[in-house]
Amino acid sequence: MNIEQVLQSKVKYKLHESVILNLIYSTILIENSEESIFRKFGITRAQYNVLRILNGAKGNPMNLCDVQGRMLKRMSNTTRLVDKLLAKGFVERIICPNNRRKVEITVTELGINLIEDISPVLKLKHEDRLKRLSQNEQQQLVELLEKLRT
Amino acid sequence: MNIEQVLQSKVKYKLHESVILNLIYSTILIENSEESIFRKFGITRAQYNVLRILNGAKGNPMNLCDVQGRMLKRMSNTTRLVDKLLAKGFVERIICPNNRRKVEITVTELGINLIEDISPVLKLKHEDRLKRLSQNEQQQLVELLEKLRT
DNA sequence: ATACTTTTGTTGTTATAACAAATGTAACAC
DNA sequence: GTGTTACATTTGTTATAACAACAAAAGTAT
Repeated sequence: MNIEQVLQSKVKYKLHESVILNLIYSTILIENSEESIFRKFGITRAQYNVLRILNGAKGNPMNLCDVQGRMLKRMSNTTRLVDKLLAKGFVERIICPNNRRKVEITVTELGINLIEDISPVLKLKHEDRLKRLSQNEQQQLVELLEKLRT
Repeated sequence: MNIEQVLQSKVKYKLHESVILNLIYSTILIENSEESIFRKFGITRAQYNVLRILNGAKGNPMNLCDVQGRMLKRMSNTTRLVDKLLAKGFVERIICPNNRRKVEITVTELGINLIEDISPVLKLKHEDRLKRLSQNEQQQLVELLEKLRT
């Protein structure tokens, strides 16, 4: 389905418009399909991303601004995101001893387990969608997107 | 910048992961740059999209589910989105005379003006980003995204 | 020491989104 | 006609996001 069909548009979009709409719409599709997985595991996309970042630190504590710097979508209130994860027992948070402005956030055993449960499910879902493109096409797509951002 | 650099990841992502992350991140960049425009004009992305759809109907009234069907991102409460537009005078809403379950929503003169003010600004912003890709590359990108959705 | 600036994170407020249930209406079966 | 079902939209509630103001600690200069 081209984007005009998706949006039931009677007029054909100009190329630049089409690129933007295709990009946004495709992302929404992917995010929607991820959403159902996150929900099944009782967290939100934003929470998952924080958890994934902390997990990437291999159990080493991170402070808030480190986490923020690695988030796909920068959030204005990461504090409360961490609050939620804390309440569910997925992370720990202590005040950094040598710099008391900072906090040290660490993923817990429970959090690691969650990530390890979700990741393969997400992976499957992604692979299922991406099997429509050859390896070569996937590589091309990545390169075009990188170029778009440059 | 490749996506590993963007997310300060020490490990290289697998191709399928990279595609997904590139897609989401590129879209976030575009949405962020649009956001500042929408804000300048005092509406949100969601409100703009509704308005754009109504404008596409060339002044003909649409009912709520028609509008929902054409939205990039389906929203659970389009009613309140229309409420906001109504309050700002950008649309009118009456109960459909021949089927009183439905409403007829129409863009006003004021709403049309707003769209006509915003569109060229958005277009410029998009073109500015897309000039990094040749026409051919843009076409390729669209085709890859379409294939991804099939 | 003291005052000024920057960094880091929290909190209050308001707006918006998501979800579920409710309302009002039409269409249909009998 | 009456009851049932499906449809279109609204409303209540709760959760989350955005924004701005704030506070504490650290760094820096005087």
